[in-house]
Amino acid sequence: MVTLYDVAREAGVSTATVSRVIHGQDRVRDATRLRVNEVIERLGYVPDGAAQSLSRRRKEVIGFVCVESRARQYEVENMNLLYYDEVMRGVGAGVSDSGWSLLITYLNGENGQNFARLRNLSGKVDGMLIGHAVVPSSLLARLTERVPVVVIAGAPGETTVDVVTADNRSGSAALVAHLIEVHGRRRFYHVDGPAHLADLRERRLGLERVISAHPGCRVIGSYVGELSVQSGVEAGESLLASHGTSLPDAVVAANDQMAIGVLRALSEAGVGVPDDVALVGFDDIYPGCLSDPPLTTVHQPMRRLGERACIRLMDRMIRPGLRPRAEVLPVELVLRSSCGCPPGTAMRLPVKPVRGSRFGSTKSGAADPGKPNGAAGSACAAGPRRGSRSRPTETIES
Amino acid sequence: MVTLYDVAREAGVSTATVSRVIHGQDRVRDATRLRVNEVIERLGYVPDGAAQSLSRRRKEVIGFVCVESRARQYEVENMNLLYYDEVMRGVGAGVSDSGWSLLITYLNGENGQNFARLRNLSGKVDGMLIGHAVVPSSLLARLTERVPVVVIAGAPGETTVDVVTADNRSGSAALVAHLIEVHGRRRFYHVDGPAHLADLRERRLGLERVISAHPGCRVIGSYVGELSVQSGVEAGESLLASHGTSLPDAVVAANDQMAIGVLRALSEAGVGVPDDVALVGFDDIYPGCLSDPPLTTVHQPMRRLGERACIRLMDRMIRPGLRPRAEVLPVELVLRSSCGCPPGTAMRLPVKPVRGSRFGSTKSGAADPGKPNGAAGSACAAGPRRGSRSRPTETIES
DNA sequence: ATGAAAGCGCTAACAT
DNA sequence: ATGTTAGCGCTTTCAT
Repeated sequence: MVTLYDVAREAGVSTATVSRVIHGQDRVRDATRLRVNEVIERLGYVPDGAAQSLSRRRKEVIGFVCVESRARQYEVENMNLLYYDEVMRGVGAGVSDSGWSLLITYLNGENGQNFARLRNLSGKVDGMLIGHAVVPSSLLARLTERVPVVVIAGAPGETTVDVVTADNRSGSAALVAHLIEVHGRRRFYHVDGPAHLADLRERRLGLERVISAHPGCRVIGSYVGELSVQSGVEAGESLLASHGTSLPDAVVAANDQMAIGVLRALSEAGVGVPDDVALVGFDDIYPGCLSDPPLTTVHQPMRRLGERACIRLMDRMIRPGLRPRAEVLPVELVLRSSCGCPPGTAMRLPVKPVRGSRFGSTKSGAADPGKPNGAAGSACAAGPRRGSRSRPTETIES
Repeated sequence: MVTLYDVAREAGVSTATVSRVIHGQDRVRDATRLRVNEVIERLGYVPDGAAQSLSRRRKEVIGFVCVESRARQYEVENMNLLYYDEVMRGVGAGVSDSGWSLLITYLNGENGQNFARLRNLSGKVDGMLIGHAVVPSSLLARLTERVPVVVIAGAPGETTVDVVTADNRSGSAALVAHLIEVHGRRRFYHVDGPAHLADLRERRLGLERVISAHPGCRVIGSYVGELSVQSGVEAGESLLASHGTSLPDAVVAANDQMAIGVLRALSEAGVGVPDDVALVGFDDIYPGCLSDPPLTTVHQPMRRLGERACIRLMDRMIRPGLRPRAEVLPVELVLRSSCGCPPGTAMRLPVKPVRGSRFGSTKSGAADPGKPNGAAGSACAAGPRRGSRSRPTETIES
């Protein structure tokens, strides 16, 4: 292996000088610089990362922890795992802009060795990015003692750790407001997921707030599923069983998989979507744009989530003193036709944050929670009304 | 930061002893071990990765190089980028089994700094995994001088570097044999891609071999596209223009995107698939299973590709003497209905390697290239004939 | 503008 | 069974 010493000797200078040349520092005579560079090139010298890290007391590596999935590729159920890949791309972009590296660790769900692995990881990185719920918060706390940690897609209320997440609450609110204000829906059925999940809690809150702000609107029933297509089917069946005689006019599902399941159950029973019942999901998984009717849903900026998380982590590494903040990124309303918009509709509308959906964030656009997204609400039916400034929309599917 | 010295001092032993305890080595009295472990726990000591790497002269990190994609998520055109994520999962699994880590680098296509970045990366890892065509082979060669490199999905003929790739040739052969033997197709139209891509070369070869082994079958025309849906549409239009009066009875596309494009063009023109013209793709991207008719294609074992590449790399790092080999992994024929199989067909059949498709691999099943996949060929129509041992098939889409 | 030298935290001979 | 110590390859003061 060619070392700095080899280069120094060969070029007839000291290691300090070689180091200076490598890092493009000043105080090196041009002639010297040239000579050193020539030797570096000739010898094919590449600095040893470990030695650099040790000497600088900084590894310039950040760790990214994901959940391992042995699931079959493209299983609808696991579509949202794909989001991790997207988040990772964002992180990758953020990281490499600064010349740092990204160290990946896949954790397998149940494993008791996970903490040992994370602990160990903490000795190899300067900071870590962890997906929400990937690591129990008890372990999180212990990790935080060692290295800065930023949680991605966690609960915005978290106080002990930095969080970068999407505005689930406003997304959900926008969806419901759209159903009410544009499509005149009043009687809602809520297909919810496990109670403890932070993002679902936000979505639930968004739904409830908008409903209660609209007199005459109400939730006539709900079902707690497990986020799978199958459990969506069951939700649909349960809905038909208990409300078959007086159907709701809209179903709001906690995620796209369940919405797809509901759609199946309703179609099976001959209930028309959106004519009899409007239906919306959440997440914007790929199959949603291919269902019949295509699914109206909310899209989270996964890539930006990764980028921001990365920037936040860097920031924290520079200033460890900062107290933990949550950063809530805006989502997009994805209008297709399951909500009642005309067939062929395909637009994305930025969702403005409703009050209370952002924590610690500065310029929150704080709209009235009752009418969370006037622009988005109106855009579909017949173009923007009242000259509202809905931004130009774009088509999604290619 | 808590160091080994802190632990040693606190426990009243030498650093060597602490190191022994950490690595679970023998020759430590139980009492000592206990005491040291207690101190480690109490102080929250975690070994510094950089120092370990430097001292051991081994980083226990392998680098994975992918292409950066700024493309919109879920753009059909970029669906195969998703495969990288899948390969990466495989690599992740392989790597963590051995306690090593995975360092990711995203490269952006055109960038001239890429070599500098890779070179630099080589100072941080013990070996690298690179996707085929991600790095020009001139650079590859220079990289190989520094660290062991394994190329994923490259050309099996490569001589200077290890390659782990999928059996494109046999996959293509199986596809064509299926069209001929099961569906009686004779007149083929070939929608090819750029000539220089190694995997496409293999696919072309598979096609040609099977055709020429079947008297009466021939390629009546071809089109060289660029692997995009759009270029598939153009291929379809070109096909209609030049062969509109006497259509081929099968179209073989170099990838799924182009097959989807062809499907669009043909549908547009009122040509029925598969009744008028059978159509097959390659890659098994997700939208293929949702097209109408669903697309018959070939699936590559991306995850295993990653796992094997990883194992191969480890192997090479242990024994640098080995001369480069190619490892060709078997693919699966994915039968849906665009080939002429009945609507609702959804099965995957292992593809046995045809002669010449494997290089340096040991037990190649070397079937007659003329009838590359008897079992697969017959399975669709009415189940296996002649008691052939086609393995049990499974349904794909959930 | 350049050099000398003291670490960075750990491992692994080698010694006891 | 345990301790001593010489590196690993680089960065970075502090001299010159």
